[in-house]
Amino acid sequence: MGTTVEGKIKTLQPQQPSTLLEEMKLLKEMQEQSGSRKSINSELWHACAGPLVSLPQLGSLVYYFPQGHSEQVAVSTRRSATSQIPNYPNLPSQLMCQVHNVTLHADKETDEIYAQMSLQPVTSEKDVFPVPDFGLKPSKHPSEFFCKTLTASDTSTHGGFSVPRRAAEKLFPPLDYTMQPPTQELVVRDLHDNTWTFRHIYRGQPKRHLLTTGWSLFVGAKRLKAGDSVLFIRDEKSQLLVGVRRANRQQATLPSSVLSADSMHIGILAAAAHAAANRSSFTIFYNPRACPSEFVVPLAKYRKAIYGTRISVGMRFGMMFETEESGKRRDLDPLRWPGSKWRNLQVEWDEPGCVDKQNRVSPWEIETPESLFIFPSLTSGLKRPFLECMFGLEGLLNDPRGSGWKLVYVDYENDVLLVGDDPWEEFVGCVRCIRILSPAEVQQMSEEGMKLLNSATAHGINI
Amino acid sequence: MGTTVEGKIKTLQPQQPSTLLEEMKLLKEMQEQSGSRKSINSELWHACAGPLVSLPQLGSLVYYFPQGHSEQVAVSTRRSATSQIPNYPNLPSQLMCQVHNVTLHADKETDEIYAQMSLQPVTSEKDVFPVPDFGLKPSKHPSEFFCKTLTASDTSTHGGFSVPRRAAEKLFPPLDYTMQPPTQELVVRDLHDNTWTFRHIYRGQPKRHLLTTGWSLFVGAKRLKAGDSVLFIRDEKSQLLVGVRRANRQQATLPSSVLSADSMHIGILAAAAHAAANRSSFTIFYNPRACPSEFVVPLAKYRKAIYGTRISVGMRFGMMFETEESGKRRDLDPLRWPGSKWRNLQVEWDEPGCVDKQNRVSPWEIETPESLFIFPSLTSGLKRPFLECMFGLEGLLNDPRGSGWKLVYVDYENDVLLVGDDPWEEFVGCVRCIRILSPAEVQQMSEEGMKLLNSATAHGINI
DNA sequence: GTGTTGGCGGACAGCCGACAA
DNA sequence: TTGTCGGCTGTCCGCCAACAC
Repeated sequence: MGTTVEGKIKTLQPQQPSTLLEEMKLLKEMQEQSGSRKSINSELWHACAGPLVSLPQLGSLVYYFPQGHSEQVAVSTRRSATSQIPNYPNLPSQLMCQVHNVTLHADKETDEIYAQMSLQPVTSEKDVFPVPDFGLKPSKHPSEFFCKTLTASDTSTHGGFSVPRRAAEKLFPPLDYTMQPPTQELVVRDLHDNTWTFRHIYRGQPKRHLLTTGWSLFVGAKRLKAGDSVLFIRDEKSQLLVGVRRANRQQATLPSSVLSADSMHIGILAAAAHAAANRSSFTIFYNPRACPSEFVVPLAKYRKAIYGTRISVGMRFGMMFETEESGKRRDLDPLRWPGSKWRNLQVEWDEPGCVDKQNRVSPWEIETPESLFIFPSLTSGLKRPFLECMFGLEGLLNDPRGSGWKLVYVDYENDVLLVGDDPWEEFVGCVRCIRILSPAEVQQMSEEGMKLLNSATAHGINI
Repeated sequence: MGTTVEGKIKTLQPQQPSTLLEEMKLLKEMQEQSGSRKSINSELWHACAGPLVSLPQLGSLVYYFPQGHSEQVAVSTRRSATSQIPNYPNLPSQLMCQVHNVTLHADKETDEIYAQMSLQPVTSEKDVFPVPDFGLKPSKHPSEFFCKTLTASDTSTHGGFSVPRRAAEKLFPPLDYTMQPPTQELVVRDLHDNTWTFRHIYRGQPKRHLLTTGWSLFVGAKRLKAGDSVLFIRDEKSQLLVGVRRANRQQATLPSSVLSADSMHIGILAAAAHAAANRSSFTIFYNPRACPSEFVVPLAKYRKAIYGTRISVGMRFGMMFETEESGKRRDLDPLRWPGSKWRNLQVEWDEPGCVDKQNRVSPWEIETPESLFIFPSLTSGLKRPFLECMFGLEGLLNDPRGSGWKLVYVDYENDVLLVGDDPWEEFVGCVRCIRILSPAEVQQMSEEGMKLLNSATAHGINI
């Protein structure tokens, strides 16, 4: 207690007056600590975020979309922007920025992950101030990973947690099977660097891996319910870490009582407009799991979508998303944002179960076969490149059973995309699907895409 | 489930497409419900807020202080406004508004009370649109009321709640003392209209009133700790209601991950500036228990303070506050707000324990003897007028023991101000104190105040 | 008059293999 | 291979009066 900042503040109080400078130093220190005492483990953060989430590199260029930022606020406050929002004529629908700071966070109460970014508006790429990367690696997803959706038995007070066999064998330290029964103590850390101790035992008839003592404490503290997921990873130091993914139905944060939704929407626009006009940076929060769409888009990704893909009425495409996404109709306000590319594509979904999804998407959210074949780096966040899946997919597309396209799933355990029927029941809870064109169309568009690529490079567009 | 809005939305989903109009109607209905399903009981809300909190009347005129609003955000985000905030040259430090809407709320998780107000900027009093009051009474504090700070025993899992004798006799239905032991079932409702059932028993040696079965559920659900307070009231329909006041140490809401603090501060200023320029209304939240100072000040109160009180360097005054207030130094930014009356008085506290309190206050926050004698309506929110206390105080001020002034306490149980040493140990936890001038000064300033009042009315100021 | 403690009975948290999908 | 169940046991929740201040 004596060495904490709170302690210092407390002991300072009787010495009145302290200099303003001292007080400010302490306040700053306290503020930094209150956000997150220790820096968040990046691998665990990304494991919780899921393989489809990636963050822009420090120093890289992005487009910031105020509309998308506003959507994020609309989702968490459950209040869309009203007509009471002033116009900011000098704020474009997309603002080119350099990323000056990215910090990872997790909510103390819910473990919900989010990122804070500082964005510096720039007029052109020449405007970019070189930022040393301090040897920072691109955000990568952990290879030693498993994720399980909790059953009623896992969360009941009646017992412990049933560990899938392959998960226990891949991640946990090997048990001494000469013991009767084989038992060990697992010590794992969460996003807040809290330690949790679980008794890991291999018993029962038939034998299975279980977490018993300590498990119910964890379930209670994290308020886990059946349907939520837990995930374990081993990080670079091969330390065991544990994370949580809430079921989608659980709305993230309730409407805050701090600021009216209108003021929040206004705050977003005014902050961006002011930063753009003054060449100063502004700060945003990005909640990947609450946010309907990424609103800070890497420049490269944007250009590939806009210049590298020919989009025409009636064409079919694929899009990655998690199941049970709670997309709602949102205000696009074409008068406020003339010519905006944010959700400028009106789309129609094939599957009847998809009626609650967005019926408008942005060009960089969709996947056409040409973009997949030509630009495999789009999916570089995944352990095995998307391209590899596409090769496998080609054969399946000729499957005489199908109508010419197939569903593609994300296997969270191995962090790869899978084609066809879901091979493991256990992963149904966290599946994403993509619609693909017919084989003939694939062939045709691949050729067209290649032409577009040549055309783009000929025009000096640096993809 | 079938009659809830969620149910309607769910059953609507398969019927694709529904008209946009229908969807919007349902969304609006859902939004209204998500805020608060039933309207909050006003008496209970005010009981939780405490006797010093009052809200402006519907249709009345107020001054809105953007600085104060910003302070509220600074407290709940633990981030003060930085220099990255744009200037709004057309936004004055105080904005005259008509109150168009006041709704009471309580946080679903913490029961923290707050109010939402819609403010319509006006240029002068003649600009005011008459608002029917729908027979709304001014916010009054309940007369049948008691409040107890929870002990370690009250919150432990080892037992129940020990009810102070007078409280049980005044509020609870009378027990049948022929029973052995006398027992009854109490059914009470909280701010969210949830019902709680407590077994009320009179037993033990010596006999005392206890709440047993059902109590621990309540403590667990509300996450009460020793030091927090519970309060019971009987409303107009003599229904028993229960409320909660958290100990001050528990910070209200953690910094939200939705919006950066900077954007919030900007949002406040931009929303008010836009409303003022466009003659449109804007919406704010007011958290009386988190907020360091009221930032929506009734016009009458403001004028009494500014025109009715002569303030001079070195004068002494009183001020009401709750103990253990966690005031911190805040950014006043005289450059941004030239001539602002928000916290324009630099003050010094007598008691050494007060070092952490504000060292700047606004004129309408302080109580001088003249304001108390001349404008007793200032304290009309209290059951017995402040004036009555002042008469009692006069005698005590001559108490030869003292240094010429006395502490004045708020007795939460009887909702009155008390003078001198705290008469009941039990209320020490929720005491507020006032410093008063010496008897000679009281006499002198009272005469001066009378002159000021005459002068003010002579100048046509309508107090 | 009420906060805390020790005593005690019963509810349920939590460990186990059986069994079935 | 693993989700759920019935059986069993130990812990601690929660009701009680005694006692202290």
